[in-house]
Amino acid sequence: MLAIVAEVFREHGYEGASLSLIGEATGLGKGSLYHFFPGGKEEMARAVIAHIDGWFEDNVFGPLRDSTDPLAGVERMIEATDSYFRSGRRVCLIGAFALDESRDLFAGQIRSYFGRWVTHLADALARSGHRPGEASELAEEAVAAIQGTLTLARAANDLDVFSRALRRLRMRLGVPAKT
Amino acid sequence: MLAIVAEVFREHGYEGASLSLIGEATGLGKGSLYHFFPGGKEEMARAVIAHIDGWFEDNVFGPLRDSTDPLAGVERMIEATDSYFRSGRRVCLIGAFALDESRDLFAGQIRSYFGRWVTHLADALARSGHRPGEASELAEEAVAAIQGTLTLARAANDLDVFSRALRRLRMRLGVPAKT
DNA sequence: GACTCATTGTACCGATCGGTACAATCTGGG
DNA sequence: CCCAGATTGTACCGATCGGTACAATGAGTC
Repeated sequence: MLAIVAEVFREHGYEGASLSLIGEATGLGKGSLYHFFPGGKEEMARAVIAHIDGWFEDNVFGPLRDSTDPLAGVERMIEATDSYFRSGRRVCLIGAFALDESRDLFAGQIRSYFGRWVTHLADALARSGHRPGEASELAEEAVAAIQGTLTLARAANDLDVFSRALRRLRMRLGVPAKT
Repeated sequence: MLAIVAEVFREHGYEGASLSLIGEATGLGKGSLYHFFPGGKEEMARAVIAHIDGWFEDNVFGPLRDSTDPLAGVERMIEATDSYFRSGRRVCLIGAFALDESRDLFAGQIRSYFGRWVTHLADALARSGHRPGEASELAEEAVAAIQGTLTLARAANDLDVFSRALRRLRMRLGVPAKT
């Protein structure tokens, strides 16, 4: 349900995702939509962001934080990223929201999401032996690389762009290449 | 004029940039807007993309292509990028268009813009001594880094994110650090 | 001054926007 | 079976959307 709404926002952006599109995609009328989300479109978007945030908490930030082998956590992050973004076919909704005016509405959630991604990754890299400052920079570079690659992959309509980027990412972060 | 319209699209996205917003920003009524752009909003966006593309052709792709010292061309690209994106305060309109549904309308222009950026940078890097395959990968990585950093900088609302990324970029591409 | 043609403001169009109201319907607990 | 509360479809709201029509005005040109 939230996943379907997320897909509509992902495809059309916050402004472009009209209630009729959302209703059509979910099979729900406005009555139901406003029953579950009395706050309307903004509340839907907020719930969708929270849902995505939860997924990343479980599948990305968690492993980064909890893996005893920090590099194994990084590898799990990369695999989760690859599967979530469908090797570049999918776009990062939160990244897209960060770019346009909807940023102002969701600034807190957006900042928190990217902030935690970078700090958890930096922590893992520091535990894997990088100097703290270097770990921070590497983490920031890695998250930016993923976001930028999503843009590039969409622009070029080329799936290889994304897999190449993940390969470079493993190299830069010191994760053994996948066999 | 085109610059003002560009700013509206940049701030609000393609869907969010209404004709009334554009009219307000430019001081032009619908009469004038449709006089100059009979094709309406789509033609405006197309013209804006072409305008930006021209700016990059002159200030980024050109130096990359024509500088006798390829690394000097790369340095000019980095400086032009920093000034164009106002150190991360501004967002890449073409990158934003690549993410949402407006991508379909402008797919050709978007692909061409990013394609030329990557290939011209790859050429310069190859001329500066990198092996061709490595140069391609580096170029792709660099353009993605810039795009992703714009997202991250917007999300964090932190200017330092962008300057750090440019510093790393100089290092990765072998350009002497700015003094 | 008269003619031309580019430019502009304004009124208007049907469609759709996000949101509200509310009656009808479903559904499980007593 | 009945009732309360959750759920739903539908009609409707004012506002705004992108776009059109057109008359008024502007600025040269001869």
